[in-house]
Amino acid sequence: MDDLETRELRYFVAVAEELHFGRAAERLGIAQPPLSRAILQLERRLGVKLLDRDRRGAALTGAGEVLLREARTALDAVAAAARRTRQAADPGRPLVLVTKAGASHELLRDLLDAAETPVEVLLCEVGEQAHRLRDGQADVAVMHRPYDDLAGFETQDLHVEGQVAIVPATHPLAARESVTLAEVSDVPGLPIARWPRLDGTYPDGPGPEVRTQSQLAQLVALGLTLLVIPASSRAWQWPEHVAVPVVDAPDVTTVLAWPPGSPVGPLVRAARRRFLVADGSA
Amino acid sequence: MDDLETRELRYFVAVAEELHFGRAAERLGIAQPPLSRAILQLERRLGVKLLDRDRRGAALTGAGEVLLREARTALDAVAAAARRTRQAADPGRPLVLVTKAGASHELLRDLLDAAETPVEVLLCEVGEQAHRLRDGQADVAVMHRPYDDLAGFETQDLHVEGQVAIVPATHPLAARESVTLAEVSDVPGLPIARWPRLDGTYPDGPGPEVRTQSQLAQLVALGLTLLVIPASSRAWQWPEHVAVPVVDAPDVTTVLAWPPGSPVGPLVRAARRRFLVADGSA
DNA sequence: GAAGCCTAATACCCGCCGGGTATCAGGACT
DNA sequence: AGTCCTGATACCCGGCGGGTATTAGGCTTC
Repeated sequence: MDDLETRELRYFVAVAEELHFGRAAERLGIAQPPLSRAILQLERRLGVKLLDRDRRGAALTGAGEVLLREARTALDAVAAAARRTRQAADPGRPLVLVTKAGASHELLRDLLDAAETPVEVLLCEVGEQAHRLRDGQADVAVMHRPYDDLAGFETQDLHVEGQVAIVPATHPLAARESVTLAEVSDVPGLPIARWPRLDGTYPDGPGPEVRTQSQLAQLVALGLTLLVIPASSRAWQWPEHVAVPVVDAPDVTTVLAWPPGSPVGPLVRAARRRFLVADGSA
Repeated sequence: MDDLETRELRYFVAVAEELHFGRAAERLGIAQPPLSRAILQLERRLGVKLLDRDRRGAALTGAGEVLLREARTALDAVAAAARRTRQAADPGRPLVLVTKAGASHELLRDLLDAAETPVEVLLCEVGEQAHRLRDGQADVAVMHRPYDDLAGFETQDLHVEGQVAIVPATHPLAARESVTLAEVSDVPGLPIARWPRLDGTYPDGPGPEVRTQSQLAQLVALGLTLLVIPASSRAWQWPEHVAVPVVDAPDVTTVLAWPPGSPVGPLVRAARRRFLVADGSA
């Protein structure tokens, strides 16, 4: 069985994302007819119909959705192969650590201080870290269990903490010593914000849709949404808000995560020395 | 930066494995000059020297070793994309479960009985399961923590058990109620067998080298090696041998493992019903 | 040390295939 | 019916991947 070529996968991903051959071709920098031909050839080769062509464009079949997911990870793996190979030839290069905006500055500062190796910090949006690791743009990430997808990575726990709810100071809940998840999950007028899923769509619900930490910060400042976050995320605490511990929320573990083979040995050893021995010191 | 093509990766992997352009070309079914040209082009494109050419063939550089590892996983991902897409178009297809020869028959039998969906069982050698999962040849595997590499897979624990040492009935240790790891790790004349690493080389040590379960069975039967295995692996117990519990060996967890997105929902639910509620019933 | 070999690299040609433009086909709006 | 959108087809061309023949260099061998 002849293997697929990355070109075919790139073409298919473009069409599957645009759901429109013309736009996909434009994005790829080629003309529409060769793209149509390539996709048809891909379907013939797999023996599977990937797209339902329609007068108004195209729609993914079930098999097409599978291929879209698989092709993305495969293309990430190919891109990672190129990046990591180039980097392997450059031994003096600093480690690239990726983290999301809004993570604990203190912990990151401690980590960087403890590392003897040069570390370059790359900030990205929520949910992007795993992608940066998978395609080789970063060597290691600071992530949070159970929120982030850690599948496929080796990890080193750094810190465990409870979560607090951020509520307006004027709200009845603000006076409480602690609250439960059930109590904050359905507060009238203070719905929890909804984050996009991996495919870009939003789950149903009453809360506002947010894509970025800064959008969320805005909404919290306006008192339009309620937030359950790790206790150390003080970045969100304005004078108008109160943090109330959520007793039954799962603990959040801040972890260092890296793909197998990443040259993070020195950093991980430093992290172990710094955080394993005394993790209540921060 | 233009992406790599899978053809280039396949070519490089062949050369890196053979360390000889002529043999690699033969394996690939092409002539040697185009292969040389392709590798040179790959090196130019990456801007990295991958191989040290020598009068006697070729040797991998550091960057070459990185690319070999990365290319293998990338090619697995591409192959998986093709396989899983084809399978997605065939909804009636049975799940393919891969396990290593020598795993507990009872547990597997229970699992298959509990599953309502058709399941096809594929046996393979130790260390091969992860590969089969990664390149889409199988949907789900029965593996063992901490022995098997579970990175990148979702898992469902099935069973936890201690380990026993298998020793000749005539050996002094056979009379013991229990032993410790330290006691069995350095028994004169009864060294522990050595398994190959992922790259095919063997760690140093006094024990015999083994590649397959059957080779190991042979050695155990001859009384030439000592074995520490999960207590349920009765396949190894002949009359001439005695199983002695190893008190401080880490527990072995038999787990169901599958790559994200694998259509294993029904099987996993069946496994939960069967093993989570009463896991001491086997 | 010249001959012979074994390696990988180079030279050169050819045919295929991926890309281009022009055009067609068909359904949904005018 | 005409128009406009979609994707598919027809056809041509150039580049590149593949082939054979040969070169270049180093080790063995006598």
